[in-house]
Amino acid sequence: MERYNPQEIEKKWQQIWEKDQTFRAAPEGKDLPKNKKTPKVFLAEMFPYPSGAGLHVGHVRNFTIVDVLTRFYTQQQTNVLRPFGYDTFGLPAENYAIKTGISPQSATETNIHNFRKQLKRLGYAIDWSREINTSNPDYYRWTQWCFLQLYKKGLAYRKESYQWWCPVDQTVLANEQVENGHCWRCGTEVEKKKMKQWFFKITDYADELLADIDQLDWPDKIKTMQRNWIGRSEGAEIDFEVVDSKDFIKVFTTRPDTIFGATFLVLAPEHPLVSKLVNDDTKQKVDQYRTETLKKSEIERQENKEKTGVFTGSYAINPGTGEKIPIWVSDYVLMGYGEGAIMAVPAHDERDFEFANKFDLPVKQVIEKPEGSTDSDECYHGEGELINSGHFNGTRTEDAREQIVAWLHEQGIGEQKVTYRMRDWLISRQRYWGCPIPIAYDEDGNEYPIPEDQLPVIIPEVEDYKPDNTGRSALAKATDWLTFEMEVEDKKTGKKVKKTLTRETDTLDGYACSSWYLWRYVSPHDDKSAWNQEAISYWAPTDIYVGADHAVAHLLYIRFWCKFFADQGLLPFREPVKTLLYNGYINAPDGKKMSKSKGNVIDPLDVIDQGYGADTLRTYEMFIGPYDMDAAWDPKSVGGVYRFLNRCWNLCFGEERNAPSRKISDATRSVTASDTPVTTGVARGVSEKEALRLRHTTIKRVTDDIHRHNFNTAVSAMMEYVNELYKTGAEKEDLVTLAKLLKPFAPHLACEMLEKLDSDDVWPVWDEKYLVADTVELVVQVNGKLRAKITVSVDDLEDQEKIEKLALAEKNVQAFTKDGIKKVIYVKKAKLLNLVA
RNA sequence: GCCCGAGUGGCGGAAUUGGUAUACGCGUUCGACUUAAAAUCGAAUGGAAUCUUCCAUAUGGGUUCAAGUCCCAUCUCGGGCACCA
Repeated sequence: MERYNPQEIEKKWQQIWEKDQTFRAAPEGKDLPKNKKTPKVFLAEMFPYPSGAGLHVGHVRNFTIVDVLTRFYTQQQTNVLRPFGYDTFGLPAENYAIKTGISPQSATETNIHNFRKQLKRLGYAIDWSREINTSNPDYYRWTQWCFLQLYKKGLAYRKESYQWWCPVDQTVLANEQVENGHCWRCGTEVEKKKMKQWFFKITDYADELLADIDQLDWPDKIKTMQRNWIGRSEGAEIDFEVVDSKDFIKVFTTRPDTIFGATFLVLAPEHPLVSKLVNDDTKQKVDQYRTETLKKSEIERQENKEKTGVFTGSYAINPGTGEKIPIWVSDYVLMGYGEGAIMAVPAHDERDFEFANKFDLPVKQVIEKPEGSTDSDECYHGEGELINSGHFNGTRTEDAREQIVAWLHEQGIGEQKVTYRMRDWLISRQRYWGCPIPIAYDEDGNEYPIPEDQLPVIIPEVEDYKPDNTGRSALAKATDWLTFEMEVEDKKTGKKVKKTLTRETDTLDGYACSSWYLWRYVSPHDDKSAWNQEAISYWAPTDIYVGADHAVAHLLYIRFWCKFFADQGLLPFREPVKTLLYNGYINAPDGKKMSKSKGNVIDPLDVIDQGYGADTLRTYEMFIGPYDMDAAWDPKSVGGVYRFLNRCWNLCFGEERNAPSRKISDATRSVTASDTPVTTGVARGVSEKEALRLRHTTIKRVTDDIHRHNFNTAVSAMMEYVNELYKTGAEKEDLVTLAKLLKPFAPHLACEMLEKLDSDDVWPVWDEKYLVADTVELVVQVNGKLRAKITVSVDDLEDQEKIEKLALAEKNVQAFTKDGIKKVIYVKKAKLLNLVA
C-alpha cells in the first residue's frame, strides 16, 4: 500500500490548479456553467503587508478560515469571489531602503513574489487573476482619484494644527495610530507638533457611522470599540459673557442642569481667547503655563494627573445666577473636544472638584444627594432634585436638562448640541513610500488638484530615501518631479494660465489605500474607473471579511468611504462588510507572543517541509480552538492532526484486497477478518441503517459547524466519523462523503481521494430521515440525578406510560423512589425522564 | 476608575434553546505486532470510595423537577477606553 505522502500529492494538485486556473470567479456571474446556481459570495481576508519574513502562522490561520469558507461555498455550487492583494506601502520597506539603498519598489516586488509562492504552497483557492498591489501605479492612480472625489466635496481639507509627531519615524500620526502616547509602529513616545496637514472629514459621517453599527453582523467587541471611538455625547452649548468685554465664551456640557453650580470656567491652554483674557499681572504666568503644557508629552500628562492651572485675571457671568465667576486655564480641558472650554461644577463633577480644591475655588451644591447614595457628600454626580437653582428648584435633574437649555435658548445663549470624541482623520504622512497626494501649490500657497486625466502622480525614483531635516519626505529631493508646469485657472482672473507649481510632498496614510481595495477586486484591471458599476452591484458588498486587527482604524475608515461613495451614487450600498470574522492570534507554545527576538517563532513553511504538509498545517490551525480565541501552538497536536489525515488516507488507499468495505447483505452485517485492512483494526460490522445514520449525522454536523464558523468542532466531527469507520469498516459512499467534507480543510488529500473514488466534490446533503435511530438511550433521573439509562425504541418515545413503566422496572430507580413519586417530568426532545421523589 | 469578555480533567478544548458534564485531540498507562524500537492498531484515563455511591464546570448564595448554561454578590485573568466636560 502506498503511504500518505503530502509532499507528492500537494505538489501534484497545486500544479493542476495552476494549470486549470481552478479558482477564477465567473465574472459578474456571466459565463456560469448551467449547473451553477446564481447566488454569489464575496469573501476576503484583510490583505497583508508582504514583509520580508514571509508568511507566519497567524496569516495561515486568517487565510485558512477564508479558504475553508471559499471551498465550502464553491462545493455548494455558489459563485464565489475570493481574490487576494497586498498592502504594500509602509514604513518597513522605506526604512529598509534607507538602510540598504534598495528601492521600496524592488523590495516590494521581491516580497510579493515570495508571498505568492508560499500562498500557493498552502493550496489556497485564490483567484490569482485578481491580485492587487496598492503601490502599483495602476492601483494608486485610483486611490488618488478617490482623494480627489473627497476633495471636490470638501471632505479633504488642509488645516494647521497640533498633531502627533513620531520623532523616530519622522512623520505625523493619526489619533488611531497613537497607542498610550506611543507610535503604533515603532513604540516611540510621540510629541505634539504644529503643522499644516491634510484631513478627511470623517466627522461628517459620525452620526451614521454610529447608528449603522447596530445592523452589522460583526463581533460585539469591535462594535463596542467603534461606538466608544465615535463617542457621541448629547448636551448643550452655552455662551458665557465675559465681564467688561464683548466676548462670549462657548462651553460644551452634558449637564446643563447643573448650571447654577458653575462657579468658574476653564479654558484649554490652546484656546484662542486666552490671550485676550489675560492682563498685565497675569500675562506672564499664563504664557509660561501655555508653553509648558505644549511641551509636555502625553505620557507626562497621563502620569501626572494632579491638576495644574492658572487664573487669567478675567471673569464671566454665570447666566443662571448672574454671578461673576473667574476664568481659569488648565490642561485638563482639551482643545480638540467640544469648545475647548468648560463650565466647572465642582459640587457635581470629580475633576472640577479636584481643581476647585487645589486652587481654593468655591463649591456650590445644586443637586440634593438622595439618601443611600454612595458618592461623597461634597461631590455627587448622580441624578436628583435641584436646589439653589432659582426657579428650577425642586425639578428633577433629568427634566431640568431640557428645561434649562430651553430657558437659555430663549435668551439666545444656549442650545442643544451633540459632540463626538472622534476627530477628523489626519492623512498626511511625511514619508516617501506612500501614495502621493494629487495636489500642487503655486508660489502663494494656493492649492491646485491634479486633473483626473493626469493621474497617476507617479512616485519618482530617488537616490537617498531619508526624509530631509525640514520634516519633508524624500520626495522633496526629487527636484525634477517636485516642480512642474500646469495649465490652471488663475484664482483672481479666472483665466487659463500656465503656472509653475510645486507638488505636495506628503503622501497618504496607508489606510487610505486600504479603504477601497475591496471594491477594486471586482474589476481589478479596469482602466476607466476605480470599480466597474456592473461588477460592483453583482459582487459587493463583501459578504464575509476575515481579519485579526484594525478594530477601529481600517474598519471605521472603510465604512466612512463606503458611505461617502454611496452618497456620490457610486456604490449601491452603505456598509462595505456584511459579516466580519475577527480571528484570534496564535501564540508560541509557551503562550507568549511569537517574536523574532524571543526566538519562539513557528515558521509555517517549516511545518510543511518537516513532512506534515500543507493539509496538516491548515487542518491543525482550524482544529486548534475556536477561531476567534487566541491559541498556543502545540507541536504535539500537529502530529495528532497528521495522524487523522493518515487515517483518512488509509481508509481510501488501503490495499485492494484489504479495502475497508462492508459486505452489504442484510440489516446486520459483519466483516470477516480477511476483509479487514491491516491498518484499520477489527471491523465489527454495523447495520445499514446505522451506517447511514453515522454518515448523515456527520454531514449535518460538519455543515452546521462551518455555517456557525465552529471550524474546530467540524474537524472533531470528521475525526469521530473516521474513528467509527475504522471500527465498522467503510463503504465507498462513506469515503466519498469524507473526502467532500474534508476538502475545505485538506484540499490536496481530498482531491486525491475523490480522484481515486471517481467522484465530483459537490457538497453532500443530509437527509433528516436517516438521522433517527431505531432505538435510543433514554435517561432516567430521580430528582435531577442520573439513576438509569434505558434503551427504548423510537416509537416508544411517544408512549410516556410505557416509558415510566420501563423506568420503574430499573432496580436503581426503585431504590431512589421508595417514598413514592410526587411528579413526573418527561422531555421527549431531550430523551429524558425525571422522577421527583 | 469606567465599559466589555472569559474562568470546565495533567494540557488545548466539547456541551445549538436550561435536560446524560468532560466530545475530539494531546499527554499518560496497559496490551497487540516486533529480536528491539519507532510507526501502526486496540483498551483505559476527572477525583474519592469500591460494585454502586458520593464529590467535581473560579468562590458563595439564589431561581428551577433539572444549572457549566439563568439571577445576585465576590475573586482571578484577558481586552478596550482613560482628565472627552
